[in-house]
Amino acid sequence: MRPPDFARMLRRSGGRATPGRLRLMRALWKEPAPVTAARLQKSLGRTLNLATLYRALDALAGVGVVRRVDFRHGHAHYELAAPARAHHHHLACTGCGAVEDVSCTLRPRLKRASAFSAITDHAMEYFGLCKACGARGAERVSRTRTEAME
Amino acid sequence: MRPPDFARMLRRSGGRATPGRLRLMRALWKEPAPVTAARLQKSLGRTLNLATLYRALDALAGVGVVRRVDFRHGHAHYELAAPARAHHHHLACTGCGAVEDVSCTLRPRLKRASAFSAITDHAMEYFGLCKACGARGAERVSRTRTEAME
DNA sequence: AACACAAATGCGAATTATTCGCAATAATGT
DNA sequence: ACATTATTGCGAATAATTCGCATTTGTGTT
Repeated sequence: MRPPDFARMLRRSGGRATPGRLRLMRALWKEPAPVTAARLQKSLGRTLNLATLYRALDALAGVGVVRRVDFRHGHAHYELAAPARAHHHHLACTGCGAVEDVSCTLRPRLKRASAFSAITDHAMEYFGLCKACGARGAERVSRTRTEAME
Repeated sequence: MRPPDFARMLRRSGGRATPGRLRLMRALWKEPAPVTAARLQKSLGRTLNLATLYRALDALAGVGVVRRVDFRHGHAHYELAAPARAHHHHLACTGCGAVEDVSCTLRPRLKRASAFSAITDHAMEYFGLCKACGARGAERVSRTRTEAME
Protein backbone atom coordinates (compact mmCIF):
# COMPACT_ATOMS: atom_id res chain seq x y z
CA MET A 1 0.00 0.00 0.00
CA ARG A 2 1.47 3.27 -1.11
CA PRO A 3 0.90 6.50 0.73
CA PRO A 4 -2.32 8.34 -0.15
CA ASP A 5 -2.27 11.66 -1.95
CA PHE A 6 -1.83 13.78 1.14
CA ALA A 7 -1.63 17.02 -0.80
CA ARG A 8 -5.04 16.46 -2.20
CA MET A 9 -6.43 15.36 1.15
CA LEU A 10 -5.19 18.56 2.71
CA ARG A 11 -6.64 20.82 0.07
CA ARG A 12 -9.94 19.07 -0.01
CA SER A 13 -10.26 19.57 3.70
CA GLY A 14 -9.96 23.29 3.24
CA GLY A 15 -6.31 23.56 4.13
CA ARG A 16 -3.11 24.15 2.28
CA ALA A 17 -0.65 21.54 1.19
CA THR A 18 2.37 23.15 2.78
CA PRO A 19 5.63 21.23 2.81
CA GLY A 20 5.46 21.12 6.59
CA ARG A 21 2.09 19.46 6.71
CA LEU A 22 2.99 17.09 3.95
CA ARG A 23 6.04 15.95 5.83
CA LEU A 24 3.94 15.70 8.94
CA MET A 25 1.48 13.42 7.24
CA ARG A 26 4.13 11.28 5.67
CA ALA A 27 5.74 10.89 9.07
CA LEU A 28 2.44 9.93 10.65
CA TRP A 29 1.82 7.51 7.85
CA LYS A 30 4.99 5.67 8.74
CA GLU A 31 4.29 5.46 12.45
CA PRO A 32 3.16 2.02 13.56
CA ALA A 33 1.24 3.42 16.52
CA PRO A 34 -0.09 6.73 17.82
CA VAL A 35 2.72 9.13 18.72
CA THR A 36 3.12 12.17 20.90
CA ALA A 37 3.64 15.58 19.36
CA ALA A 38 7.16 15.65 20.75
CA ARG A 39 8.14 12.35 19.22
CA LEU A 40 6.60 13.32 15.95
CA GLN A 41 8.64 16.48 15.90
CA LYS A 42 11.75 14.49 16.58
CA SER A 43 10.93 12.07 13.80
CA LEU A 44 10.74 15.09 11.53
CA GLY A 45 14.26 15.97 12.44
CA ARG A 46 13.18 18.79 14.70
CA THR A 47 12.40 20.99 11.77
CA LEU A 48 8.82 22.16 12.09
CA ASN A 49 8.24 24.13 15.21
CA LEU A 50 6.36 22.44 18.01
CA ALA A 51 3.68 25.11 18.21
CA THR A 52 3.17 24.81 14.48
CA LEU A 53 3.00 21.07 14.84
CA TYR A 54 0.31 21.31 17.47
CA ARG A 55 -1.63 23.74 15.36
CA ALA A 56 -1.41 21.46 12.38
CA LEU A 57 -2.44 18.41 14.37
CA ASP A 58 -5.34 20.31 15.81
CA ALA A 59 -6.47 21.52 12.42
CA LEU A 60 -6.09 18.09 10.90
CA ALA A 61 -7.96 16.49 13.76
CA GLY A 62 -10.66 19.08 13.26
CA VAL A 63 -11.34 17.86 9.75
CA GLY A 64 -10.96 14.24 10.71
CA VAL A 65 -7.71 13.52 8.95
CA VAL A 66 -5.90 12.99 12.19
CA ARG A 67 -7.11 11.28 15.30
CA ARG A 68 -6.22 12.21 18.82
CA VAL A 69 -5.85 9.25 21.13
CA ASP A 70 -5.71 9.10 24.90
CA PHE A 71 -3.77 6.36 26.65
CA ARG A 72 -4.06 8.00 30.07
CA HIS A 73 -0.43 8.95 29.95
CA GLY A 74 -0.95 12.59 30.66
CA HIS A 75 -0.45 13.76 27.11
CA ALA A 76 -2.09 13.16 23.79
CA HIS A 77 -1.06 10.79 21.03
CA TYR A 78 -1.91 11.25 17.39
CA GLU A 79 -2.36 9.01 14.42
CA LEU A 80 -3.70 9.18 10.91
CA ALA A 81 -7.41 8.56 10.62
CA ALA A 82 -9.61 7.34 7.86
CA PRO A 83 -9.52 7.38 4.96
CA ALA A 84 -5.74 7.21 5.01
CA ARG A 85 -5.92 4.60 7.71
CA ALA A 86 -8.65 2.06 8.37
CA HIS A 87 -10.84 2.67 11.38
CA HIS A 88 -9.53 0.83 14.39
CA HIS A 89 -8.95 1.02 18.13
CA HIS A 90 -6.14 0.19 20.52
CA LEU A 91 -4.95 -2.11 23.17
CA ALA A 92 -2.54 -0.36 25.49
CA CYS A 93 -0.34 -2.11 28.01
CA THR A 94 -0.45 -0.34 31.35
CA GLY A 95 2.83 -1.95 32.23
CA CYS A 96 5.21 -0.93 29.48
CA GLY A 97 3.11 1.25 27.23
CA ALA A 98 3.09 -1.13 24.30
CA VAL A 99 0.26 -0.46 21.91
CA GLU A 100 -1.45 -2.78 19.51
CA ASP A 101 -4.16 -2.07 16.99
CA VAL A 102 -7.51 -3.73 17.25
CA SER A 103 -9.82 -3.83 14.30
CA CYS A 104 -13.13 -2.27 15.15
CA THR A 105 -15.55 -5.12 14.84
CA LEU A 106 -18.32 -3.84 17.01
CA ARG A 107 -20.81 -1.46 15.56
CA PRO A 108 -21.57 1.00 18.32
CA ARG A 109 -25.30 0.90 17.90
CA LEU A 110 -26.60 3.23 20.56
CA LYS A 111 -30.25 3.60 20.93
CA ARG A 112 -31.08 7.06 19.70
CA ALA A 113 -29.26 9.30 22.13
CA SER A 114 -31.93 11.34 23.80
CA ALA A 115 -30.27 14.70 23.82
CA PHE A 116 -27.94 14.30 20.87
CA SER A 117 -28.58 15.07 17.27
CA ALA A 118 -25.54 13.37 15.85
CA ILE A 119 -22.69 11.10 16.79
CA THR A 120 -19.73 12.05 14.66
CA ASP A 121 -16.92 10.07 16.21
CA HIS A 122 -15.99 7.72 18.96
CA ALA A 123 -12.88 6.67 20.77
CA MET A 124 -12.24 3.36 22.37
CA GLU A 125 -9.15 2.07 24.01
CA TYR A 126 -8.60 -1.14 25.86
CA PHE A 127 -6.14 -1.33 28.72
CA GLY A 128 -4.39 -4.38 29.96
CA LEU A 129 -1.05 -6.11 30.21
CA CYS A 130 0.95 -7.35 27.30
CA LYS A 131 2.28 -10.88 27.62
CA ALA A 132 5.70 -9.71 28.71
CA CYS A 133 4.36 -7.53 31.49
CA GLY A 134 1.75 -10.06 32.45
CA ALA A 135 4.44 -12.68 32.83
CA ARG A 136 6.72 -10.52 34.91
CA GLY A 137 3.79 -9.69 37.15
CA ALA A 138 3.75 -6.04 36.40
CA GLU A 139 0.43 -5.52 38.05
CA ARG A 140 0.54 -1.84 38.43
CA VAL A 141 2.97 0.61 37.03
CA SER A 142 2.79 4.26 37.90
CA ARG A 143 1.64 6.53 35.16
CA THR A 144 4.87 8.43 35.40
CA ARG A 145 6.82 5.30 34.82
CA THR A 146 4.77 4.44 31.82
CA GLU A 147 5.35 7.80 30.27
CA ALA A 148 9.04 7.59 30.71
CA MET A 149 9.00 4.43 28.73
CA GLU A 150 7.69 5.79 25.53
CA MET B 1 -29.89 4.64 46.25
CA ARG B 2 -27.83 5.62 49.21
CA PRO B 3 -24.10 6.21 49.02
CA PRO B 4 -21.93 3.12 49.31
CA ASP B 5 -19.69 2.53 52.30
CA PHE B 6 -16.77 4.52 50.99
CA ALA B 7 -14.67 4.02 54.11
CA ARG B 8 -14.79 0.32 53.65
CA MET B 9 -14.11 0.59 49.92
CA LEU B 10 -11.04 2.64 50.64
CA ARG B 11 -9.65 0.28 53.23
CA ARG B 12 -10.34 -2.76 51.19
CA SER B 13 -8.41 -1.27 48.33
CA GLY B 14 -5.37 -0.96 50.52
CA GLY B 15 -5.79 2.69 51.34
CA ARG B 16 -6.85 4.70 54.34
CA ALA B 17 -10.24 6.14 54.98
CA THR B 18 -9.03 9.64 55.62
CA PRO B 19 -11.60 12.39 55.96
CA GLY B 20 -10.21 14.01 52.85
CA ARG B 21 -10.69 10.97 50.67
CA LEU B 22 -14.08 10.31 52.13
CA ARG B 23 -15.21 13.80 51.29
CA LEU B 24 -13.68 13.39 47.89
CA MET B 25 -15.66 10.25 47.21
CA ARG B 26 -18.88 11.71 48.51
CA ALA B 27 -18.38 14.68 46.26
CA LEU B 28 -17.72 12.46 43.28
CA TRP B 29 -20.76 10.43 44.16
CA LYS B 30 -22.92 13.50 43.82
CA GLU B 31 -21.51 14.61 40.48
CA PRO B 32 -23.83 13.89 37.58
CA ALA B 33 -20.95 13.69 35.12
CA PRO B 34 -17.17 13.36 35.09
CA VAL B 35 -15.48 16.41 36.58
CA THR B 36 -12.08 18.01 36.40
CA ALA B 37 -9.78 17.99 39.39
CA ALA B 38 -10.17 21.73 39.69
CA ARG B 39 -13.93 21.64 39.78
CA LEU B 40 -13.87 18.82 42.23
CA GLN B 41 -11.66 20.83 44.51
CA LYS B 42 -14.02 23.75 44.26
CA SER B 43 -16.98 21.55 45.06
CA LEU B 44 -15.10 20.53 48.19
CA GLY B 45 -14.94 24.12 49.25
CA ARG B 46 -11.31 24.42 48.32
CA THR B 47 -10.26 22.52 51.38
CA LEU B 48 -8.12 19.60 50.24
CA ASN B 49 -5.02 20.69 48.43
CA LEU B 50 -4.95 20.26 44.70
CA ALA B 51 -1.78 18.17 44.73
CA THR B 52 -3.32 15.95 47.35
CA LEU B 53 -6.44 15.71 45.30
CA TYR B 54 -4.50 14.58 42.26
CA ARG B 55 -2.62 12.06 44.31
CA ALA B 56 -5.84 10.70 45.72
CA LEU B 57 -7.48 10.50 42.31
CA ASP B 58 -4.46 8.75 40.92
CA ALA B 59 -4.37 6.26 43.74
CA LEU B 60 -8.08 5.62 43.52
CA ALA B 61 -7.92 5.22 39.78
CA GLY B 62 -5.08 2.79 40.34
CA VAL B 63 -7.32 0.46 42.31
CA GLY B 64 -10.25 0.97 40.02
CA VAL B 65 -12.44 2.96 42.35
CA VAL B 66 -12.17 6.05 40.22
CA ARG B 67 -12.17 6.31 36.49
CA ARG B 68 -10.26 8.80 34.43
CA VAL B 69 -12.11 10.01 31.38
CA ASP B 70 -10.85 11.88 28.35
CA PHE B 71 -13.14 14.21 26.44
CA ARG B 72 -10.32 15.66 24.38
CA HIS B 73 -10.51 18.89 26.28
CA GLY B 74 -6.87 19.00 27.19
CA HIS B 75 -7.33 17.90 30.77
CA ALA B 76 -8.70 14.86 32.51
CA HIS B 77 -12.11 14.30 34.02
CA TYR B 78 -12.83 11.88 36.81
CA GLU B 79 -15.81 9.92 37.97
CA LEU B 80 -16.62 7.12 40.34
CA ALA B 81 -16.27 3.67 38.84
CA ALA B 82 -17.82 0.36 39.63
CA PRO B 83 -18.89 -0.92 42.00
CA ALA B 84 -20.03 2.42 43.35
CA ARG B 85 -21.29 3.34 39.92
CA ALA B 86 -22.55 1.07 37.17
CA HIS B 87 -20.27 0.60 34.21
CA HIS B 88 -21.11 3.03 31.44
CA HIS B 89 -19.67 5.29 28.77
CA HIS B 90 -20.27 8.80 27.56
CA LEU B 91 -21.61 10.93 24.83
CA ALA B 92 -19.84 14.26 24.73
CA CYS B 93 -21.03 17.26 22.73
CA THR B 94 -18.15 18.82 20.84
CA GLY B 95 -20.11 22.01 20.64
CA CYS B 96 -20.94 22.91 24.22
CA GLY B 97 -19.30 20.19 26.24
CA ALA B 98 -22.51 18.64 27.47
CA VAL B 99 -22.06 15.07 28.61
CA GLU B 100 -24.55 12.27 28.79
CA ASP B 101 -24.13 8.77 30.10
CA VAL B 102 -24.59 5.81 27.83
CA SER B 103 -25.18 2.40 29.25
CA CYS B 104 -22.57 -0.01 28.04
CA THR B 105 -24.58 -2.48 26.06
CA LEU B 106 -21.88 -3.86 23.88
CA ARG B 107 -19.65 -6.56 25.16
CA PRO B 108 -16.22 -5.78 23.81
CA ARG B 109 -15.49 -9.25 22.61
CA LEU B 110 -12.05 -9.04 21.10
CA LYS B 111 -10.60 -12.08 19.61
CA ARG B 112 -7.81 -13.11 21.91
CA ALA B 113 -5.39 -10.22 21.67
CA SER B 114 -2.24 -11.64 20.23
CA ALA B 115 0.32 -9.96 22.41
CA PHE B 116 -1.79 -9.31 25.47
CA SER B 117 -2.29 -11.49 28.48
CA ALA B 118 -5.18 -9.58 29.99
CA ILE B 119 -7.58 -6.78 29.27
CA THR B 120 -8.38 -5.07 32.52
CA ASP B 121 -10.27 -2.02 31.46
CA HIS B 122 -11.55 -0.10 28.52
CA ALA B 123 -12.63 3.42 27.78
CA MET B 124 -15.11 4.50 25.21
CA GLU B 125 -16.45 7.91 24.50
CA TYR B 126 -18.74 9.02 21.74
CA PHE B 127 -18.46 12.51 20.30
CA GLY B 128 -21.18 14.42 18.57
CA LEU B 129 -23.51 17.35 18.85
CA CYS B 130 -26.28 17.70 21.35
CA LYS B 131 -29.61 18.78 19.95
CA ALA B 132 -29.09 22.38 20.93
CA CYS B 133 -25.72 22.63 19.21
CA GLY B 134 -26.91 20.59 16.28
CA ALA B 135 -29.79 22.98 15.76
CA ARG B 136 -27.72 26.10 15.97
CA GLY B 137 -25.32 24.63 13.45
CA ALA B 138 -22.36 24.48 15.76
CA GLU B 139 -20.35 22.39 13.40
CA ARG B 140 -17.00 22.93 14.88
CA VAL B 141 -16.04 24.59 18.09
CA SER B 142 -12.43 25.07 19.00
CA ARG B 143 -11.18 22.94 21.78
CA THR B 144 -10.25 26.03 23.71
CA ARG B 145 -13.75 27.32 23.42
CA THR B 146 -15.15 24.08 24.64
CA GLU B 147 -12.96 24.06 27.66
CA ALA B 148 -13.95 27.53 28.64
CA MET B 149 -17.51 26.37 28.73
CA GLU B 150 -17.19 23.82 31.37
C1' DA C 1 -5.19 3.56 75.61
C1' DA C 2 -0.68 4.46 74.05
C1' DC C 3 2.64 3.06 70.04
C1' DA C 4 4.96 2.54 65.73
C1' DC C 5 4.86 3.04 60.96
C1' DA C 6 3.49 3.75 56.63
C1' DA C 7 0.27 6.47 54.15
C1' DA C 8 -1.66 10.86 53.35
C1' DT C 9 -1.44 15.96 53.46
C1' DG C 10 -0.12 20.75 52.63
C1' DC C 11 2.89 23.95 50.65
C1' DG C 12 5.52 25.92 47.32
C1' DA C 13 8.37 25.10 43.64
C1' DA C 14 9.11 22.54 39.39
C1' DT C 15 7.76 20.13 35.19
C1' DT C 16 5.26 19.26 31.04
C1' DA C 17 2.13 19.76 27.71
C1' DT C 18 -0.12 22.88 25.01
C1' DT C 19 -1.46 27.58 23.48
C1' DC C 20 -0.91 32.57 22.25
C1' DG C 21 0.53 36.96 20.11
C1' DC C 22 2.61 38.81 16.39
C1' DA C 23 5.37 39.73 12.53
C1' DA C 24 7.14 37.35 8.46
C1' DT C 25 6.27 33.83 4.72
C1' DA C 26 4.23 31.28 1.40
C1' DA C 27 0.17 28.56 -0.91
C1' DT C 28 -3.92 29.36 -3.81
C1' DG C 29 -7.27 31.16 -6.83
C1' DT C 30 -7.72 34.79 -10.29
C1' DA D 1 2.28 38.26 -11.45
C1' DC D 2 -1.11 39.57 -7.45
C1' DA D 3 -3.93 39.77 -3.58
C1' DT D 4 -5.67 37.28 -0.01
C1' DT D 5 -5.37 34.49 3.82
C1' DA D 6 -3.52 30.37 5.95
C1' DT D 7 0.61 28.87 7.94
C1' DT D 8 5.00 29.30 10.28
C1' DG D 9 8.51 30.41 13.74
C1' DC D 10 9.74 32.38 17.93
C1' DG D 11 9.48 33.44 22.47
C1' DA D 12 6.59 34.14 26.11
C1' DA D 13 2.46 32.66 28.60
C1' DT D 14 -0.88 29.26 30.45
C1' DA D 15 -2.75 25.30 32.39
C1' DA D 16 -2.50 20.93 34.15
C1' DT D 17 -0.18 17.87 36.80
C1' DT D 18 3.75 16.32 39.65
C1' DC D 19 7.54 16.57 43.11
C1' DG D 20 10.25 17.15 47.41
C1' DC D 21 9.94 17.38 52.02
C1' DA D 22 8.53 18.13 56.60
C1' DT D 23 4.33 17.20 59.30
C1' DT D 24 0.16 14.96 60.50
C1' DT D 25 -2.81 11.12 61.09
C1' DG D 26 -5.12 6.52 60.14
C1' DT D 27 -4.50 1.66 61.44
C1' DG D 28 -3.07 -2.54 63.27
C1' DT D 29 -0.77 -3.96 67.33
C1' DT D 30 0.72 -4.18 72.12
